[in-house]
Amino acid sequence: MATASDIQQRLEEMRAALVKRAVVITPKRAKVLEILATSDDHPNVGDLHAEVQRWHPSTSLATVYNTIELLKETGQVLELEFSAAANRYDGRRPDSHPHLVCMECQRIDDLEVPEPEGIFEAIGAETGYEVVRQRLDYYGICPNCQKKRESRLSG
Amino acid sequence: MATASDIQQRLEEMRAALVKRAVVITPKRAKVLEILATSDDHPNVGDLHAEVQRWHPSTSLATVYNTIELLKETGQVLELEFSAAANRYDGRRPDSHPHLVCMECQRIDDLEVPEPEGIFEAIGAETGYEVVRQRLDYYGICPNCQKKRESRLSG
DNA sequence: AAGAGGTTTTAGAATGATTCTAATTTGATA
DNA sequence: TATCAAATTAGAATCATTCTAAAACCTCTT
Repeated sequence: MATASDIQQRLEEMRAALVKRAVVITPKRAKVLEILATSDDHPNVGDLHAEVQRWHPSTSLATVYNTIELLKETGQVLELEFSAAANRYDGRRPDSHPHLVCMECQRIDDLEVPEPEGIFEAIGAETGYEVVRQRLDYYGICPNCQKKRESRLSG
Repeated sequence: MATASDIQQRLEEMRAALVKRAVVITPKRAKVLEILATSDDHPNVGDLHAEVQRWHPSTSLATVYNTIELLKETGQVLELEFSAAANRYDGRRPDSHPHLVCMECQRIDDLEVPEPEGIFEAIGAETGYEVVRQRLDYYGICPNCQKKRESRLSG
């Protein structure tokens, strides 16, 4: 579990990356960073926008997209792409790591699975590709949705 | 490498699945199946449409989407989702398996990596999820694009 | 206090893959 | 040949994302 100081540190990294990138950390951008650093539910752009608007009601979608773009460019957020739904974002762990995706409620959880050592190099040696990142997702039904199913069947 | 009889067999499986699903295998649908069974480059819908049109010029995009939907429902094609580009399809190996994706030219290659035995169950036991499939992609630069880069640098 | 010049933000338009819709065509069967 | 369901079509609708051009906002400088 992420402690308050973990989050603080993450937030600092993000801010530092944007400062280095020579862009202004405006209040709206700061709020996007804060939400990303604190959320563990992998929000999409709509979620972020709604939350930022609670503090800065005039915020447009474009600003959220723009901030995410900056974070992507600086490697400070992990984008989980979906074609049938909005992309989701992980600001707490911007390195590529496995996820569990619930096919019913779209919940996404981080998954702790150690990466085989030197796998990128091994694949590179075998295939000639220069591998730079991976994506690993397991799709299934989360515990909550399993319960709902059961009660639907028995009820 | 897939032999002629591998392909023939794959095609038979697809046709059988559609027959079981009680839909008519029209010439246009048959052509979509054939292309999917023979291509190893993971075509997108536009590619499939263009190729089918070479044989049946009146074919609409809707028919290609419709045929793919049927194949998806019967587990006869693997859909590789992308949010920034069209989805890609693997009809030769409809089970979920790892891919190499070139970030420059969008080439996609199959990758032979043995699945750790019982991984779905292990993850299920640890997380409570009921895991039904996975997606594993390695992103990088393919050998061709690496060469192009080098010649651009030296040229 | 005012103006200049750059960055940020905005609303709305444009894009592009995919899905939907309603009308037409096709093909098998009686 | 008439009937009827399934397949197909063109084009509209959808929806996340990107683009655009104008407006707002800062920070300096004078």
